[in-house]
Amino acid sequence: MRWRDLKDESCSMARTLSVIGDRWTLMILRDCFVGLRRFEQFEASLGITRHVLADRLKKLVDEGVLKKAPYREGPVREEYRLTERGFDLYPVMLSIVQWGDQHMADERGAPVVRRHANCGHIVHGKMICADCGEDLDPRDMSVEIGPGFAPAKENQAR
Amino acid sequence: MRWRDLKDESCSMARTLSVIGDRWTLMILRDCFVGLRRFEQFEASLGITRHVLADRLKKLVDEGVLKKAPYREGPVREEYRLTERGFDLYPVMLSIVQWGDQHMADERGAPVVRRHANCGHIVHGKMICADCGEDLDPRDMSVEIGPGFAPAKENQAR
DNA sequence: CAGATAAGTTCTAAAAAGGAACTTAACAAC
DNA sequence: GTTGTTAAGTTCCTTTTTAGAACTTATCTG
Repeated sequence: MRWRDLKDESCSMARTLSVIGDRWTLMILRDCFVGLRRFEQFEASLGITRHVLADRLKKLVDEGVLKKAPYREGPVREEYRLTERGFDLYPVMLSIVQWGDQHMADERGAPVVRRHANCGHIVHGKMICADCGEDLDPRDMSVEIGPGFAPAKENQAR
Repeated sequence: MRWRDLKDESCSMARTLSVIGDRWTLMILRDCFVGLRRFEQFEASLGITRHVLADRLKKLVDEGVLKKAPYREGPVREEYRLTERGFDLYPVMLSIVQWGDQHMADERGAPVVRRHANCGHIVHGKMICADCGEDLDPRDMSVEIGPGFAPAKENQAR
């Protein structure tokens, strides 16, 4: 299967990865969440090639994750800002960062931490079931076909 | 910057992505969470080339996310199973899937759902602050240097 | 008018991925 | 005891993507 065909899979994982599952895309989004907005800021921060950066930014704009906004007249300069759809990726970011803090940090601890304005504590996000409030363990889940399931191809055709 | 250098960045996001930030790796892990374990199962499920699959499985084993276990004597057949480190990626999976359910599904809804054994409900995971219990909003976070921060290169050298 | 800036684009070489066939090692069936 | 099958890879060759560096375009600054 080609990568671009993932968008058409009957799987939200595959569909999401068709948007953000790229080597550099999540790194660009990390920078967006830290407040970077301009082409050259991303370039300097990531050491990505300009070519790939331009391509990924375009894709993120096409997918509605970022939006372009001119910040200067004259020689039009655009900046890239997260849309609501982009902000909704925060749990993805945070869970990735937390896995890294837990499993990839040295004995000194996390390289970067986030402080929560509400409680003043260093943030430890945790995933709970919105219904019962329990911590989620993959071993407690059973997978079922959902309402939007399409049985491989047939239903576009006829 | 080359992709493989991400492991050395002082950022948990970059470090984690050096393990799972590959086009196919998260798709392989999705299959692991659904219970697939063998080379040919992954191949059939993903339509990935055998070459890339072999490479990604090896990397995941090297990183301690999967472990190989022989399931037959004679012609040794190995299967790949999640380690604890692998199971810890569940929040990452779930948050990615939920973004897809929310933003990439058609009007009929999610293609696949998960039921929670504890409460019997369809699972809607949510990220809360482990300290104050509030929902996490990126706009309530401030980023700070953590204990494991390394100021770009110098501290390996001397 | 000579830079400097910002955001790209173009070009070539190197690396990675796709696709199909080949390998290995044991068992099973004829 | 040759033929076939299964599982997990490798090999080989082609097509796509990336890396890296230079070039372009359209202003603003001194």
